[in-house]
Amino acid sequence: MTTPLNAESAPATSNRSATPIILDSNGYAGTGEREQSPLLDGLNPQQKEAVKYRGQALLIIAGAGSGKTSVLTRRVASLLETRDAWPSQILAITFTNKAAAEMRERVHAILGQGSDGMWISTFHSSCVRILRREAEKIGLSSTFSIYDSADTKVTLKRIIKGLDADTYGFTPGSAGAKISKLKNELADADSYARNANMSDPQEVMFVEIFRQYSARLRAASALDFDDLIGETVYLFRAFPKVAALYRRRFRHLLVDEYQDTNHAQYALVHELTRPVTAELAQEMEDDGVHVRNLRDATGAIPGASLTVVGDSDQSIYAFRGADTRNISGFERDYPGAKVILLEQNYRSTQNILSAANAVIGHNFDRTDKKLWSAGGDGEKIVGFTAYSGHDEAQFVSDEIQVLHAAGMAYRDMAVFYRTNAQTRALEEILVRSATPYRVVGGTKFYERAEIKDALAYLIAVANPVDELALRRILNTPKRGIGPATETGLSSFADDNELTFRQAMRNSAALGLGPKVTGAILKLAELLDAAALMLVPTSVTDDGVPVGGSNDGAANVSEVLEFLLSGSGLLAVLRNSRDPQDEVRAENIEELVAQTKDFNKENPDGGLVDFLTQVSLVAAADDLDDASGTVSLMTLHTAKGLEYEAVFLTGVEEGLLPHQMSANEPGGPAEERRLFYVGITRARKRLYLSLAMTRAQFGDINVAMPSRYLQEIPADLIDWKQSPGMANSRGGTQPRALNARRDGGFGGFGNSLSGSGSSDGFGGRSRQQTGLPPGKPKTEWANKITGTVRDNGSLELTAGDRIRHHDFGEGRVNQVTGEGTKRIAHVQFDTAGAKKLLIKIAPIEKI
DNA sequence: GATAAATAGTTTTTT
DNA sequence: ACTATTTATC
Repeated sequence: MTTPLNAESAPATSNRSATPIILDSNGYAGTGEREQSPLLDGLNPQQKEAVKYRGQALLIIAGAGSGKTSVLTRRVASLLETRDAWPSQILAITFTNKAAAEMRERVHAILGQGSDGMWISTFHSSCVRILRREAEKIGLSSTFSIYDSADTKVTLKRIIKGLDADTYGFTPGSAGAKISKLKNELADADSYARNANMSDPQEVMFVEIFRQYSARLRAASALDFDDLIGETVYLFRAFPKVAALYRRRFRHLLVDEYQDTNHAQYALVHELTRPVTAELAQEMEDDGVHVRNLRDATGAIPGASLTVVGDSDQSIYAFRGADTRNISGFERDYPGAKVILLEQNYRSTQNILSAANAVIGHNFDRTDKKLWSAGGDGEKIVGFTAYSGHDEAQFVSDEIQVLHAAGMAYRDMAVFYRTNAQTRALEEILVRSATPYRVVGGTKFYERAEIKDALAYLIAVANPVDELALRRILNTPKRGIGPATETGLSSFADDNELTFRQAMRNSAALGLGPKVTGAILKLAELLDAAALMLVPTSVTDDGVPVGGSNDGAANVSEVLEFLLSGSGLLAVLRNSRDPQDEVRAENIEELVAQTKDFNKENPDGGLVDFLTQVSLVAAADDLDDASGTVSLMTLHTAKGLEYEAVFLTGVEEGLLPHQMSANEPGGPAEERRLFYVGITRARKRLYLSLAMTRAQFGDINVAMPSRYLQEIPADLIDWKQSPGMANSRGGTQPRALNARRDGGFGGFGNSLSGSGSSDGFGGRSRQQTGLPPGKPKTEWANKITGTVRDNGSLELTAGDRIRHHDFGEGRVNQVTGEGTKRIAHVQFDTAGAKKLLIKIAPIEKI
């Protein structure tokens, strides 16, 4: 979000009168001019059609790498160029703010001036923008707070505690997930209660939690992420006249990543593209809203034209309520819709695409789509089976160095993984090898406690009724206000129908000690003083700020600095002896710097705009293309991005597909799509790696190769270290069916526990690192014996002597662990003390 | 009310 | 393994 929310006039008052949207009977308004437009240069016939088509509804099925962003951008530019739309009549919805910024930039680059007034933003940003304008209509303050999942969790925790609902098995997480799911279906506590089985005490309890949660948010004038969509839909349904203003304004709606829309988003799109009835249009005209040239023969305003772009094979957000039926049912929802299929891929080599096609082909119930490339086969996919997560990280790090030495920039490489927890091992190794990297997403800046503290001060100023923010800062920094005082204030507020903030001002009535009372009053005064700084000096008689900006009012950074010095938050961290507080102080200073940047970029932006921007940043938003670092991210974050070289790590059962997806209906299929998304991010080089063992919850688990690896034709993968024939339980099932069997590929053990590394389980042999990619396979084949390494039920006890393939002879001091995780603590005669996983270590009893 | 020690829960993905 | 939260003690 780079444009301030309040930077433009409301649609109702827009004075654009000429409204060049009208189509001829074919949906084309004179194609001659468009045919020659440079906008179509370099596009294939399908892409051209997607840019040129004019009609009510257009579905673009865009396979991965099929130039979808370019088509969407050019389509927007084309709408403007052919005068089918004014900029202000276009609403383009993207998945991330970064994608929105990119699109805005590209449209601007094509057209120069004239793209102002377009709304290009995410679902959530657009909804916030609408809701801030119309807040009073649905009983909200226009400065409403936006609760993130952590805020939701804290709120639910208090509710569950108050209800003793944990005895029914409710946790903030479980209740929150259920509430979110319901809100995505546009349900509320009441509508849920009507259909719930109220003879089930657990259901009764859940309804009560849901009710209280909704009530608390309302009292705090706060909305959670799901509310942003749901409340906008509610606004449009409950206030047809409000809806009509937006339907009148947005004549062209474009939605990217349509396969990942949930029901609430689907409903929102539907509300925005409905026609305005003749009666309502007449009413608008009578009210002085300019609608005449939009009205058709019956006097109604036809629904806006809708373009959606998506690919059901890349739907990976079902857990968040995404429903691919939105895309598969598009032609039913919008009769007469045009469907365009983009199958030519401009991103990846044919080898990568063939692998992707093979994998996704295993999903049934999909319309077959085959990506193809004119760019040649390219290099083979590289496979690698590591001994441990660390070993895998070492492989990734080594290969990154090889690629870099061969001339590839760090910024063109990315490492993907299924879970954020996998970053730890990768980071450790990358730091050690001095590889510049950056973790995209993960623990985000704005989620750090000290940043949330500082932001809570700002929120408390912007939205004084937000109890959550106030309670967060009540004793931060420490001012001697403990939990007893906090709950005392809270119930004092409830009993006297005051807001928490009012209770603070009246805290003298609580009969607390003079010290505590003084501290509370001082904080309340500080917040009041900060609020005064924001009151604009130049206002009209009826209190409306002149010029739509806070002329004369303090800007965000001034308010923040005032609050920081007034509260002592920064000073306390600076003077602390805890070394971590130094980092925290730096983070807060970084936040101050960000507010200054914000002031510069958004001269008209106010405190609320800043807080909104902060609330809605997505993981991929902080990706800096010019950073010159390797990017690390989850497969989910990777969607929509592309890199020269991609390392897809942790391709193991239990991780990809993830354990937790096994019970979910459609889980394995969604995990397969996730794998597919990861594969199709790669332009030239793709590395698939897995680890035989992986540390989790502090102990080591044996992992099997992912079932999805078997779905890739064997001749597409060049296994540098094959999963081979090693068995995990001494059986005869191959670990991966597509493993190369020629050339003597074999088990893990012998080849993997070469040099002994700091993890104590033996490290990977180094012989394959540092070699240029694409060396003949025989290099490895010769070094790996065909023996299968599996010690099965080898029994060892303290005192046994063993012989290790690399470390020589040693004595077992101790055996710990159970089953496949049994670990021998061995004192080697020459190699020192090692811990070995008995099952797979290259050892024998002597 | 603040510190230290013990314990529980965490890791699926995110706007 | 790590962190966050709760509990014991001063």
